[in-house]
Amino acid sequence: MGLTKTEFFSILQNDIACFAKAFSHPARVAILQHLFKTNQCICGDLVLEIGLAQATISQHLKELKSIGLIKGIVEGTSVCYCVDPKNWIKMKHILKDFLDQDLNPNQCC
Amino acid sequence: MGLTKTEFFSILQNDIACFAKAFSHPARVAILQHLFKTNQCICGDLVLEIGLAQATISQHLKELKSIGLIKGIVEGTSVCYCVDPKNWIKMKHILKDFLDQDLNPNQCC
DNA sequence: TTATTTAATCGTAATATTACAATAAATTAT
DNA sequence: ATAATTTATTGTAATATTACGATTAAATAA
Repeated sequence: MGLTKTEFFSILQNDIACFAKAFSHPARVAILQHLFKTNQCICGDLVLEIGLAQATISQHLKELKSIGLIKGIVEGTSVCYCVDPKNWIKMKHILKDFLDQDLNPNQCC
Repeated sequence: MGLTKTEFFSILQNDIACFAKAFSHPARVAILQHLFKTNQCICGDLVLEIGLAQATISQHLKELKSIGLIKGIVEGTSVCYCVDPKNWIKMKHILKDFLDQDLNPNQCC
């Protein structure tokens, strides 16, 4: 018990849930917003900007990276992160289709 | 430790995360998709459709309801659920603004 | 070489989530 | 009144998430 039964659902349903999970925490929302605003930044910038511990920010970055929404390259002693445009656009289309589902006017309540 | 530091973030950042969390599980995605397709349904329909236990579906419905994305009224022995159009549209606008952030062409990697 | 800087990883504690059996509650049907 | 139907709730186990201190790793600077 306690683990999601992924096999009960379609690939699309799992993809939608997976992308939504990526920004279901305000720290990851803040990281993505900051990356959009500044185009790129290093982990330390986000630690100062957000105020969580370095280990915590690093952990959130790892999650965003593993889903593919951001990428990073080593530059000297630091790592430069930015949004992965290709995957961001892919996510955008999948989530927009989900959000744009038609609302039937005759509701039960 | 272990609990999200909500106070570190703006209302908008928390709202975005909160809405994303609502459909960050494939069962809740499936419930919402089914509601859009059929306009309305009862808990038992979703149990048959999705295959999770009744208590589990009821729990997911409760979450969606508490966020405001669905509403339900008692009809006899069953409860009829449907999407709350007002809140769905509110969520749609907030999430679309987030998804539509401009991608700067010169990336670091 | 020896600091210094920066980020990742490890270990761990607290909390949250997911799932389900069992039961309760509420309504309808007999 | 009793049974049947349907959903919510309770209790609980398994797993996941969030957060951070401490440490490690890797590159640069002195």
